[in-house]
Amino acid sequence: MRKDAQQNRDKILTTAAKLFQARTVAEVSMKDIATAAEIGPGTLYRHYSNKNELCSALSLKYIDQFLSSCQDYLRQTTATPVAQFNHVLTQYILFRERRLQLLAFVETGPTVMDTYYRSELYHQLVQLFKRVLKPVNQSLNEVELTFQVDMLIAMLKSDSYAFQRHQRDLSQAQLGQLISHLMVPKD
Amino acid sequence: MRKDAQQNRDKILTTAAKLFQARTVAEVSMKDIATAAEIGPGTLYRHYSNKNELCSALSLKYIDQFLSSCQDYLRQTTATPVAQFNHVLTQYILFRERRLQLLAFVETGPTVMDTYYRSELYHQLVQLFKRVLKPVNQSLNEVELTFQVDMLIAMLKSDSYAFQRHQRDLSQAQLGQLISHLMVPKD
DNA sequence: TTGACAAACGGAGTCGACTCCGTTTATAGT
DNA sequence: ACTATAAACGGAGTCGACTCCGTTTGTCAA
Repeated sequence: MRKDAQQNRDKILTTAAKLFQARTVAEVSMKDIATAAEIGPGTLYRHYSNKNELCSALSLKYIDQFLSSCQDYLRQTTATPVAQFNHVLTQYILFRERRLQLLAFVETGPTVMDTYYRSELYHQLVQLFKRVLKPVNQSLNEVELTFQVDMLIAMLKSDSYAFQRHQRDLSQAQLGQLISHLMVPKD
Repeated sequence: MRKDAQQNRDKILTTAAKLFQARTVAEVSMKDIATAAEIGPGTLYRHYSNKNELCSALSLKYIDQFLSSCQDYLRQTTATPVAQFNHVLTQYILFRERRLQLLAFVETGPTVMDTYYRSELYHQLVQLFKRVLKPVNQSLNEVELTFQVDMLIAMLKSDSYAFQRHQRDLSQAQLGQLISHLMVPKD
């Protein structure tokens, strides 16, 4: 890749992140991003073939940070398996709350399947949860373990999460407890 | 409501349903629907304030049919609670598969929360699952019961379902079994 | 250093969702 | 039947996502 192209690629992401702080993702147009990054719309679209892919790339950066912080935690903790699971779950909920807008936009895009769920980092997120869930419920086989993790993640996707928070009137903590309660076998 | 208005309202839905059989939901533009229904775009939008709401209304019609057929089943069945739960679950998966496109479109819209999840019929869907899950796991309290049903529904939403089918390579039946296995307590 | 060319750029243009507003029409009260 | 009027209608117009293609530029081999 040419040097100028790489610079533009980076600049687009940082510019978008900046704009998303001031206005909602939906409010910021691709033209706004192009203008702020001092490039033409064509250039923007060559790097990220649509708004979703751009947001997806940004999300993956944040997920990367989240994964790192969890891995640091797991490296140094001496807590019980259940406590470890609950910690990661709680942190994940907090992380999602922080990036609510962006994640919601990404998850409701038509190309999510390609740019997001197939990504290496998403796979690592699944691995992280499998790693902390496995010691908590050792009776699960591989397929069941994966399935429960997928279900946990599905339940915390923007729509479902919003539904629980605002229609079911659950707090972040209550939601975490219900998930934990379902997945941690009662001896 | 004026008689002509009611006629147009109905005609829009039937016309849209017809067009969605020939082409994908995304391919059919609102203008196409308006033209086919022999009305102006303005009229279309007065009845359904956006494409999502229109699709939502159509989905709810189908959900209504699904609910009726399940209620018929429950009225006449003598199967065990577990078998009843599995039956409804299987039928729901089949129903969703049949309306995949439409439901996917509805569920990825920005206004889903208002026009879909808050609707009476969606609430009835939750009630249906609660009704068949409750006898299967009587140790659940009301909140837990609702939560598990919400989770079941979340897992079968278009994105999560597609992920399970195409990334995890699960069949409809396998998916149903995994859900059943998680929700039906092993004596 | 230079020149060939693939890669990158920019912006005008397309297409579809959605809005606005002047015109038409069903209907209710006389 | 007639008219007043609120409701409904239609389509031109706006806005934003995304595409296309003629122009510019970085880079590498000579």
